[in-house]
Amino acid sequence: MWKANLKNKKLQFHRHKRQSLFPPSRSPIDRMGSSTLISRGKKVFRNGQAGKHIYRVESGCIRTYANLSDGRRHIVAFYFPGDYFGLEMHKKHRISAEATTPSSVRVIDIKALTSRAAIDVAVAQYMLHITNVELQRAQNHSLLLHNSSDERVGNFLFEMKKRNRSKEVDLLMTRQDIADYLNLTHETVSRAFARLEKTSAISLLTPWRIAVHFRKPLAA
Amino acid sequence: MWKANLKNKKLQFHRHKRQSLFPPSRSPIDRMGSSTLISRGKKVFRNGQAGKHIYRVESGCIRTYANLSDGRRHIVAFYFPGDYFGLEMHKKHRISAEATTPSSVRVIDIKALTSRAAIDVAVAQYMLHITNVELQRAQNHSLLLHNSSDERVGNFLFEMKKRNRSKEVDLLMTRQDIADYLNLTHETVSRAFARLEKTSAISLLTPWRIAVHFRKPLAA
DNA sequence: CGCCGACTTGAAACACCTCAAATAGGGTGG
DNA sequence: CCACCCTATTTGAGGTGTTTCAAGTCGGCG
Repeated sequence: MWKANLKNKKLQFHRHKRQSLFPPSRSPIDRMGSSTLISRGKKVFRNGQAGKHIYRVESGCIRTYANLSDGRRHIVAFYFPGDYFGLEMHKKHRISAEATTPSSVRVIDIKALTSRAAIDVAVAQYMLHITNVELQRAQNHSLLLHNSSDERVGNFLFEMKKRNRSKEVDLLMTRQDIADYLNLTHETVSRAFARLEKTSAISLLTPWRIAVHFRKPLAA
Repeated sequence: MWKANLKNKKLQFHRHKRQSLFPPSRSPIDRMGSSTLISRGKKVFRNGQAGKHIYRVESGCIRTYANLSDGRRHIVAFYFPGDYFGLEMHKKHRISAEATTPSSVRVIDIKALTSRAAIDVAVAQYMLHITNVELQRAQNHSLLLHNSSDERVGNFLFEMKKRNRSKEVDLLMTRQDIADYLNLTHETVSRAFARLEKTSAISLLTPWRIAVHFRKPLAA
């Protein structure tokens, strides 16, 4: 049935050329730094290089993650256009950042930022604001991990939907990425998609284009 | 064997009268607000009352938690003397805070704090700092949830040990509290204690006084 | 002294993982 | 443009860790 959809040119799309359509919103530090293009799978920063910059997504999708000693990978967060990331790097957190899809990222020097914050209250308040947003995101992530596999996947998709303001979601990451974010295996994620579709909670237009039908977080 | 210890008056203690011994460290907002006593199980704040204050533990232990619709409880964090909490309340997070043991808490008005931050850079920086600390805490919590039950419990105890700077830890919370924090059942937590003791990773001097023998986080 | 809450331990059930195999599309080189 | 390979996804069968249900112990407190 997916093949059938592909024959319809309007539904066809290229897996790794998708980009989010939503323009980043204004901020007091909107124009600081300079932007770079990152191709799929390439690193924005790595373990060691801590705390010299913060980053802002202009287009695409960035994942931050930690590699565990047993080979597993823990995805800390996904970032989309307008989101700031790299805030937690001040400490030695062994976190790296990569593009899940071709992306554009603005790199902002921390030193320049803090010196501006020292003289401009609006900048200081804005830094506090984006850190608070990140805190909310982290707490939501913990909450997500307390549910069943179906609820984790469903609520993850719901979150994606909210960020898109659209009923349909273009997933910019793989099942494995989602699995590493939700602490599941990619097989379990795939099965959760199947079960959610069976109960009409979602529709898989293609494996990466999902219609999310529910309007409230699942259960919990 | 626990009974034997109880006969030794020096080891005896009362479950709900313990307090952490470590004095809070200095901060630019050390003396703001006024302090209140909270007895065991009593609320510091509730769901609805959002964003008017932040709080600082002076003694005891505070848990913040969310009640899920299916009756489960998710503990977001434990706070000890010197820790600030309630930072995430600006948004509508359905979180409450209770004392796990008799505690003393300093209540600070957010309005007063932000107006001081607007004129005093040190205060603004300090607010950013404590929010960042909270962000680290939240990310560590997510990381914790990606491990096996033994690793979750072991690393939880390790964290308690680090905060105490002492090899022995007085747990100020119940097994159920720990379970709700680690997304396990209290039975699983209890069994994890038993397994960790069997492998000599810890010793249960009493059910609430634990000697933690390892010096690095477990596995992962 | 006896109840109640917290902890522990056992046995069976279940959710998710592991291992395995099949399908399909995207990208590459001829 | 086609053949091929590689990656991503899906689905199945069996194994494992955690949960669930149940019972029993211990200490604190009225």
